[in-house]
Amino acid sequence: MRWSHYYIPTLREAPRDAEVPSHRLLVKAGFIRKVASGIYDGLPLGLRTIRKVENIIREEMNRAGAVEVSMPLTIPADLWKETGRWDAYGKELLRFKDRSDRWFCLGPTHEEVVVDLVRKDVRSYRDLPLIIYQIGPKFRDEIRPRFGLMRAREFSMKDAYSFDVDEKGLEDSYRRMFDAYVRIFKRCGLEFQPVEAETGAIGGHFSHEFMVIAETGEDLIMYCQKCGYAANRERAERRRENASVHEEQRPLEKVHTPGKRTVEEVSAFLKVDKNRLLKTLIYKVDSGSLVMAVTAGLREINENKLTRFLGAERVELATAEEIENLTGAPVGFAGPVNMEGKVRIVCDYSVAEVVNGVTGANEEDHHFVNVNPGRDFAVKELADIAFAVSGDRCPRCENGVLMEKRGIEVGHTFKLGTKYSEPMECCFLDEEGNSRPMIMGCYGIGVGRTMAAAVEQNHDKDGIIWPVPLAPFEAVVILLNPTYPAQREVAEKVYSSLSGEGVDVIIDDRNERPGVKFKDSDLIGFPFHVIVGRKASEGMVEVKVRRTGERQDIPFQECTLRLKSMIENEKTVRE
RNA sequence: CGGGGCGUAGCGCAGUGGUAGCGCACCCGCCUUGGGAGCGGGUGGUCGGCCGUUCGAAUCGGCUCGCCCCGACCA
Repeated sequence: MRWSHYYIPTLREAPRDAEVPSHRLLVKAGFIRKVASGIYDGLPLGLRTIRKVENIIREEMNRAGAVEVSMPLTIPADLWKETGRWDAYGKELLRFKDRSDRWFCLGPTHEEVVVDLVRKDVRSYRDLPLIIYQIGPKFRDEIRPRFGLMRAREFSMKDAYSFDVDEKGLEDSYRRMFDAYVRIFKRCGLEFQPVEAETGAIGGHFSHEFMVIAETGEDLIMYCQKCGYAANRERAERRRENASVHEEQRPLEKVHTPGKRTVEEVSAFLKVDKNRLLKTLIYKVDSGSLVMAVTAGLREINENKLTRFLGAERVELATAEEIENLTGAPVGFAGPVNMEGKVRIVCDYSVAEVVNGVTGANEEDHHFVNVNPGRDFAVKELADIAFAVSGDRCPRCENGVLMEKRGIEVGHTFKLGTKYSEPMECCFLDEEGNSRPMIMGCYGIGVGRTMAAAVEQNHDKDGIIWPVPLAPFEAVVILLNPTYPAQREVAEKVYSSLSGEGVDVIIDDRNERPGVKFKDSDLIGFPFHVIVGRKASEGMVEVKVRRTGERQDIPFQECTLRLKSMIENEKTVRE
């Protein structure tokens, strides 16, 4: 490719609305342009990188035995009504009518469509297992699109769906997809980590997220260095601490705490450590009965964990009125003492560590001090219902300690079971001739988000540093001064030799000053730069490695061989 | 949806009531060619939109649209 004939509109200054590095750099370097909030044009460089991500995904999906199809972005409402998601999905689903007044939506995900496809044509256990995938646009009318491609409304996604005869088959398909994901992100040259995750609204009972590790990630990952356990903070479990506080229990006492409601206020007022407080939250379970959830002052209740522990569908904080009815005191003065028999009380592990603690007295402007769990209230249900934090004990190994880091979710794998196949009657006949719903899994990868994540993870003050497998061009030949025949000749030779050997190369043949060319190539982040300058007359060119800044003068004839081996080396997947 | 901020030339910005400006980019010429050069000359804006106040509005008031950030929310 010749730069002078190409379309790479780089900007000297990035638009003010771009804040995170990936957004700023992708716009500045001429990869994307915004059309509307969360909706982008892909410019030639951006498209090339997107295609590289897609091709890696495609190759690995095919290798794993998945088959590619294409499904429509526009989906008739009828299909979504079959699973109930037409009403359940919320405003993220963009709904509209066609000219004859029929309802449609833009697909945010394609379970309904793929199930409809499969149920029409697949009848026998002999046709299973089957894994179908596509790579294409999705639309989600996000509440708040942000960070450029990281959370866009229209975006490209690879979504795969597996169909099996039983759980065991699903295990196998899931494993195949999981392994394919590991290969995909390795091949992309990204530092990533699969973590255990919540299943969320798509349903199912088991899930992994693939996180690209980056400071700017929206997700928090808890992990154990010792055994490798890793989970989204939403999901991360922890092990109960060994009791360590040895302090004599003092007699229970009620004290006046006028207007002191929060952990902050009470601990400051009574001059006690925040973790001595027993924070008490009242939840409504499945819109019915109330539950009291107690945790140490500095802990936060994890509603996912609470929900799972209770075996409930959902929990929500009780209203002020409900709290007052239950405890007889306004919000801020609830506590587990004297509540036995009146409400179900669930204590977090951290409660067991508290000695001579403080709780609300279920009476306006009063707290109890010297509260001792077990003595002053029964601890019947002690569970892990709080968020794990750095320093907590690993749930999977004896002496491991949890640490945290940030990540960007680029892939997600789910086991769905029969959540969609049953209501949509996607069934097969088994060996005995019985009709059974297929067991499904679904597996997504955000293509644009993977590109953005790669930038988040690979940039410096000068611009992007593409991992070789994702670079729009693997190398750039920078012809410093096109008016010098010697330079031009060497540059052209190097360029055609590289393209002849299958290297993705672009030649910067613009009539620009050297400074502009250097800045642009650094900004765009081509992994290897071949600089053809003043030593061209002696047959020498300079090879620069973008990531390290390392430069070396070599005879131009050696250039192709040298670059090819460096590129191959970078593209090799290290197991 | 709650809170905050911003809409003036392609990008970044200045301009608090009196005829719309700067830097970069862009076009022409000269000059220059190893890190976004220099000089000279140019093109380009219904100041997001509508309504109002005023002799006069980018500027004041109301409404509206768009965009960004924080939160809530989210396969």
